[in-house]
Amino acid sequence: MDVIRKNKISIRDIAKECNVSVATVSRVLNNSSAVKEQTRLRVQKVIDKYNYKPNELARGLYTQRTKSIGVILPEITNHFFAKVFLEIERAALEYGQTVFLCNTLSDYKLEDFYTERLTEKQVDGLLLLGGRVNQTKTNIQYVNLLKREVFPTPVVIINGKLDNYSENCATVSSDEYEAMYQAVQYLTGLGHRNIAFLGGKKGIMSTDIKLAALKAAAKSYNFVIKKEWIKLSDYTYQGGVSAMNKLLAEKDKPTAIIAINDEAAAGIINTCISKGYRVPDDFSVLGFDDSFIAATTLPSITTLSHPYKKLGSIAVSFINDMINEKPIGKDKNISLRMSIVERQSCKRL
Amino acid sequence: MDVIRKNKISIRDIAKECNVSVATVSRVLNNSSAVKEQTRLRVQKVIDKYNYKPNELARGLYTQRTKSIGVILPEITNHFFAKVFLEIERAALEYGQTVFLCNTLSDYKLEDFYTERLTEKQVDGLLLLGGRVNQTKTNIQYVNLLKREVFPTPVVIINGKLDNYSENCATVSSDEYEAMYQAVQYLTGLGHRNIAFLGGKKGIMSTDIKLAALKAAAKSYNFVIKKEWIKLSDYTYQGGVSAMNKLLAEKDKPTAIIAINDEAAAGIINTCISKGYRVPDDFSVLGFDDSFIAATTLPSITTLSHPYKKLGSIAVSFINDMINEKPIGKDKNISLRMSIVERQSCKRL
DNA sequence: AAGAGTTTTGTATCCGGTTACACCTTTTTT
DNA sequence: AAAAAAGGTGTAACCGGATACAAAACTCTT
Repeated sequence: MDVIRKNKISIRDIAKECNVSVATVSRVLNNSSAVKEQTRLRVQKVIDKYNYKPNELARGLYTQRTKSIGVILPEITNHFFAKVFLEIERAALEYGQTVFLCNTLSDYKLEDFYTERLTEKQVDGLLLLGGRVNQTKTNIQYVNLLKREVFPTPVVIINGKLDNYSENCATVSSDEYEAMYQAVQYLTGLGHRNIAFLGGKKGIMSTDIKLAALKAAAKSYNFVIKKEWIKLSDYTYQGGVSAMNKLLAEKDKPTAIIAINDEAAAGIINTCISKGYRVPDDFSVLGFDDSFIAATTLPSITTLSHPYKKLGSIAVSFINDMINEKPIGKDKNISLRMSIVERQSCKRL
Repeated sequence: MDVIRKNKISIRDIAKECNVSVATVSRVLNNSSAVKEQTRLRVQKVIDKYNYKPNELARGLYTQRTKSIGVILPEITNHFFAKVFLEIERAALEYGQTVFLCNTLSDYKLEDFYTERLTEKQVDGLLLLGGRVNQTKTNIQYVNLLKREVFPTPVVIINGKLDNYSENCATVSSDEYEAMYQAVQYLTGLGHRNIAFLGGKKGIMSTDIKLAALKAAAKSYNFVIKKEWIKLSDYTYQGGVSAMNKLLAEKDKPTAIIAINDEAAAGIINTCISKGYRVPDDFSVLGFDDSFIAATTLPSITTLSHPYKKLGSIAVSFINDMINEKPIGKDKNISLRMSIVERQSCKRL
């Protein structure tokens, strides 16, 4: 079967109509070197007449720059990822880059697949968030593009880290460890010393970090986290519900609850209310992430917010430094402070 | 400044190492025509050895297919758009397509800008949702790519429509008019005849359609919608709050409330509860969209769900029909039925 | 073993841009 | 006014694939 060529108008057509060479048209398009004003105008006129836009494929083929970057994340329906993505796109726009979005649904095969796909599409860089890079102990296979010694595609990881080959990629993270300290400081400041931790999942980075930080903070503030007050489940609303139900089954009860994230916190709050407890009167509940849901529960959730804007803009600027082979140096692993957003779910004891 | 070429390994390198022509390597890559098994294996071996992946830019330049499609929408942080996007991507994957995501933040300039950008990037098709196409009366400028008589980029609009140039694009929509009929039938079935409508904004398609449908349905079911029970605001949680506050200021009160969407419904419910009313005992509240929030409020929201999966898969299949120049015929404007999801926010009178 | 038919492979061109380098003008310098 | 410098433009090669067409290498007849 013959390929049907949709010969759109090309630079050669423009050149012919202007009686100039393609080089001149190209110069006008890119403002790359001096063109006599008179010629410039003549060419521009024809460009406008046909509303001619250069083919970015052809351009990219020669320049080795596509001005496209790829973002790989688990699920864009998750509000956290959506917020980060929005900031990434906003930042990319400033660098003239457009972004591919790939959802892996936490399927490792899809992670690998998309990594390859985007590389074939010659993206200038790759941003990874969540997924395998959030697994504390997994040896990451899909980042074998980082192993390539020659001209690897620049990779930046947001809120995750790589144990192997990390020298080939930069990371930008929210400092969840420190954030947990803030959380504990805030709650102890309100008089709480009996604190539970609900939700999350062992082996996932943000859970492991938060738990470790919580234990360390407890030691600093001189109280203990009872084992039976730690109920892991997952990162969902339902996870919050089930963890809270387990907690309520204990005879000893805390006065404050730290949830792995806002979705779980919402589940926790609603479970309390359904069972006749009041929030924050009977339990103070603290969330993480500052998701959309945090502002829409009753009571609304006091939470630790990610520095979304910075997360996106720094990641994109890192990518561009790497693209332009500027050394990022030792600052290539940045940790950003999270900040508390006070709402209604926590109360002085 | 000299351009630095990152000469990655190319098809010519592979060909040389195998002592065959580039044509043969290309044939192996694409399984396009018979290659002697022995040769095939030899070539494949070298391909694997270098983990060689063909450059999609070069391929696309010749084939005039990028296997990329673009999605333009207002804001991915909006759960409705995120859900649709996820389905689009899933469907695109089956066609071997990867997708660019562009957020316009409802800025018309950005809509135009991205439309142009994506066209320059030679996307095989464009999917539009929300934004200007959701404005009932605006004359759409940015779809002037549809005006091109020769080889226009295929465009499919999801939940929107175009007044001009619509013959050049297909549409896939949720039938919100019929959905409102379902809503009214459901509420009247529960004995409600005093129904309010809160949220939304005049001039936006889904508001205008729903209002018109509500009035028509009221007529069919023989009741009237009081003017003072229609409080427009917007599509947000806060919009629900403010509309509900206005409604509560009226001395005459309805028994059921239809919200423009679930976010507004959440605001409405929380406002009721904050003011000492009970939902669904004092007010039944019905939402639209089946957003994430609908399952996480207390009470959870009974709502009309979009056919997300179909919305995405049909849109993508339309795009591909257009790409392959298959005539879509008169079915190119499809309207899909929404379905009610019963939760806890509505109750028999 | 020559000729016909089939299978496999190679050559050269194309896709649509960018740019090094050469060449031709024009302006400036002396 | 000639030489040097600067300015403007064109030619041709290149980026890395796909494929039409030609040619070579087989296989099968008779």
